[in-house]
Amino acid sequence: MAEQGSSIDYDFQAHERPLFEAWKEAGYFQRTPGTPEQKDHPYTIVIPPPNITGVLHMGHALNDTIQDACIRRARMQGRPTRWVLGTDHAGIATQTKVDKKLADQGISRLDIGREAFVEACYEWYREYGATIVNQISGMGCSCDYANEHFTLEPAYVRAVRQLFTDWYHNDLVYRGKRIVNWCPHCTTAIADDEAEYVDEAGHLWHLRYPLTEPVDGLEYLVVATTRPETMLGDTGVAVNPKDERFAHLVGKTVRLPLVDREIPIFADWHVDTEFGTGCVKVTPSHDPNDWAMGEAAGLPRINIFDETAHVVEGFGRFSGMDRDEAREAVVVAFDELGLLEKVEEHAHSVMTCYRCHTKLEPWESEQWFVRVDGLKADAARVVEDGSIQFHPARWKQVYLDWLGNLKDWCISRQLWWGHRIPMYYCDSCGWEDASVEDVEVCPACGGSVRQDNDVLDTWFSSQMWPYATMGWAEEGNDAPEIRACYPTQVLSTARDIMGLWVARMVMSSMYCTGQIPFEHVIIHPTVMGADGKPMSKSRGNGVDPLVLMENYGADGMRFGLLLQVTGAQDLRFDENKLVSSRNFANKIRNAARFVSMNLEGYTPGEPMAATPADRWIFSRVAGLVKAVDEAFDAFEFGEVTRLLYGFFWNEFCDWYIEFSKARLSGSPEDRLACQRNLMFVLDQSLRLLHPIMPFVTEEIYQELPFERDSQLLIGAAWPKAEALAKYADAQAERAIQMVCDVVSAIRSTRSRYGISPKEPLAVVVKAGADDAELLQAQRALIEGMANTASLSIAPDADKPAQASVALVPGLEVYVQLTGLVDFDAERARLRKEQAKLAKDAEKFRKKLSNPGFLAKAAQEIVEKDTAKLAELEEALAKVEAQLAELG
RNA sequence: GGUCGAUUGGCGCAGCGGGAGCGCAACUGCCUUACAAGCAGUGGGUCGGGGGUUCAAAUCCCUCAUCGACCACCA
Repeated sequence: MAEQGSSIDYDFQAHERPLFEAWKEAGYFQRTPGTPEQKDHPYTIVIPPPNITGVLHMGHALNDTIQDACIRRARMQGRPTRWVLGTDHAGIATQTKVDKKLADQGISRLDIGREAFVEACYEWYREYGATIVNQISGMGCSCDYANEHFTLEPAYVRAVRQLFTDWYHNDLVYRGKRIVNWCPHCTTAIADDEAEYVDEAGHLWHLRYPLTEPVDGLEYLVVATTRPETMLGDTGVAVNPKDERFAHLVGKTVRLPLVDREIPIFADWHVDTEFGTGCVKVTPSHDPNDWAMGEAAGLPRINIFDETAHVVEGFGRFSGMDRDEAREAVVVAFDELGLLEKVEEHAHSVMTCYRCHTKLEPWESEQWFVRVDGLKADAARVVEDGSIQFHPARWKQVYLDWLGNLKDWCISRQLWWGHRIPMYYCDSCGWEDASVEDVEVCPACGGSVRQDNDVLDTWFSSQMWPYATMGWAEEGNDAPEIRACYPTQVLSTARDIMGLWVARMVMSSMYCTGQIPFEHVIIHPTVMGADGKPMSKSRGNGVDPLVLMENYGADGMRFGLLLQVTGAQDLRFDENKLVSSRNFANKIRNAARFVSMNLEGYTPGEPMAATPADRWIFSRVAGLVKAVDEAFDAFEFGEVTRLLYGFFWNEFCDWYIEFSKARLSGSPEDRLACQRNLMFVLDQSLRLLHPIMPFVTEEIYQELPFERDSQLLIGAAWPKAEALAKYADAQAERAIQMVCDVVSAIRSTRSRYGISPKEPLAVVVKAGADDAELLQAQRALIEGMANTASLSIAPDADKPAQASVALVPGLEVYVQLTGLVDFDAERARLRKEQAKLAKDAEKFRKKLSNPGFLAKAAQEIVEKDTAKLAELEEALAKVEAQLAELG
């Protein structure tokens, strides 16, 4: 290989970029044709479209690695694959960014008007929309870059209008006056599940509300509130119907201070008798609970705030104040009137805008809603019956619970950037309708019409992502790609948008296509900082994937991330794993270099199981492929990476390559067999590793003379477990296991006595007849790996004088150490071993003398444990004999 | 308040009914020409506490504790 693999300043990008271009040129990113046998099993993934405001973060890095691993394996399995790429216009997020950008130039969106602002947003999209896509390509993701989508592209807009119009005509969307979460900064409604709760150390103010007529000498009621300013809009006071303290007051009225309004005292079950004073001031226009109580009690609604949360006209000196000023003024006024009973500290949580973190105001306004009752049954059914499967499976319940609690969805946003609601109104005759096409004149009276000013919640368009990117807008369910490749196979995402996005995709897909949108939902762990807390700028525990790729290569980052994927909900980011992974990539590079340096005289051909070592490694490969397939099919990515790492490093490199060194300078026939076998195992390994480490594996594939079924590894066939099953060989595994054990025992002895590996040692191995025969055949391996001066293996071997003894299962290894043995150290070591063996043997003896165990345990377990005990007792006897000999 | 997770060697995590594993860190010795981003070797845990089921529990059940996520409520 050309590169010096050990270079500390390895330039990953320089190696990765050309490979990416080669894949792209070769057309692997578009839907691949698939092999004949797999042609009917297309494999499609739609990428969760990143926001155009974003740069690649750790969540994307992990998520996109998972998807690429899936799609690359499927591609290698010969399935027609496509990974649909695109970005999301991200309504409120982008509008906020563009607002800020304009503000920095001293421009207000209100000055330039809607059209110019939307144009500024598109400009933003053109400028920033590409950056994250570039970053995804830098990770090596094999998305369909030639068919990139955008949630505001013309066809997508049409799809969204189609769905809104259908739902409107089927009474699944409606307009209503409701209390919604309003962001006074963004001046828009926010969906319930977009709100973020933040804990706040607030106060509980106890206010006296004078009774209109004193009752039994009682002059006033005390209400407790965290939001005294809203008292301006109070239209009632509620008590619990079972609360005897106030039962006699129900039906009476209080005279609301400051605004001098007479309001009723009524009973409602919402009221908690334990909390505060048991009396609740009711402000239907500014609290969702109060709204519900007001509805039930028929209370009037008084809206005291404008859209920026300033007190509206009609409230005297309070008018024009913002909510914080109003709060202070109201409290002062109560105090001055002697109506402020007390103020308590009170921790509570407040809803904030997930974009700008301004406190949200429950505010009454006219909005559009989706009637979810008609949609959620199908969405629940397809998960209940297993048509859609979650991984890990426990997320199924989370999904179903979310659906179960679902309330009507507020979809209108008072923004400019987004899908404008396709509702048209005629002010002259009152006609109104939803329409896919623009409407210019009123079909009823011929007058002019206007379109609704609001845009749709971003999730309204995101929910259509799987099919709106496949031609649904143009041809509906007859679109060729939908007919051939829908539903998709895998959706991989983070748990926090399970309801927001995943459930809604299912609902809308069931409605629009009559099909599920995907078969498998992978909920990957959330990437937390090294401190276990969510990554954030303020906490300073964030990590930038772009920097990680520079330091560890895309392969190192990908492998290192997948190593950390388990069934847990979080993943505490451990950069050490990336170090290991980068080192692993280097190990692969070096192993390949070793093979390539020893290819002189190599001719291609089938692998040749010439020796037990060959049969052993083939048997291990067969087992590996099976295990990797199982882990992949279960989406257990941590397991996949661990299997590959362990096999390649600890079996292939540590043993097989070492075994092969002597053989490569042996007979020409065996040298050739060894070369072919090295190439075979390396080839299989590269294929298995490619979905996770696409770059190193492809690079090596290009540099070595593999017998290729595809010019590029990206298109090579995935190893087939069934075809490899013929290599399973228990006897070879046993033989090589013994070789490894004996070699390790000798090395251990060396190390213990500080004997250099260069010093040849005389070794005697005592083994049972069968094992002795197996080992005898492999003596060359032991001699080569352990540097023996002499090696004798026999069932009746005698222990040489002055030798150290090492026990390995079934064998005794004597290393002759004339003049070197420290008998005290040897005794100490043997005593320690004796104690351990005695303890273990005792455990098994106890187990095997338990009648219950013998009667009830599976026969094979009893047999296994019996053999184990015999082995332990034998070893113990040997150790004790050694000790006796040492005196 | 409800639901779901987590608790295993110094750190990060696997294992999830039959003798406690991995990576990193630590310690010892090696520049053995594939690899010092490496090689060889060593030490280190009664699997959060308590109870139960079972012949057998890190693994299943109950309970407590601590940490965390989500949902609901917070006048």
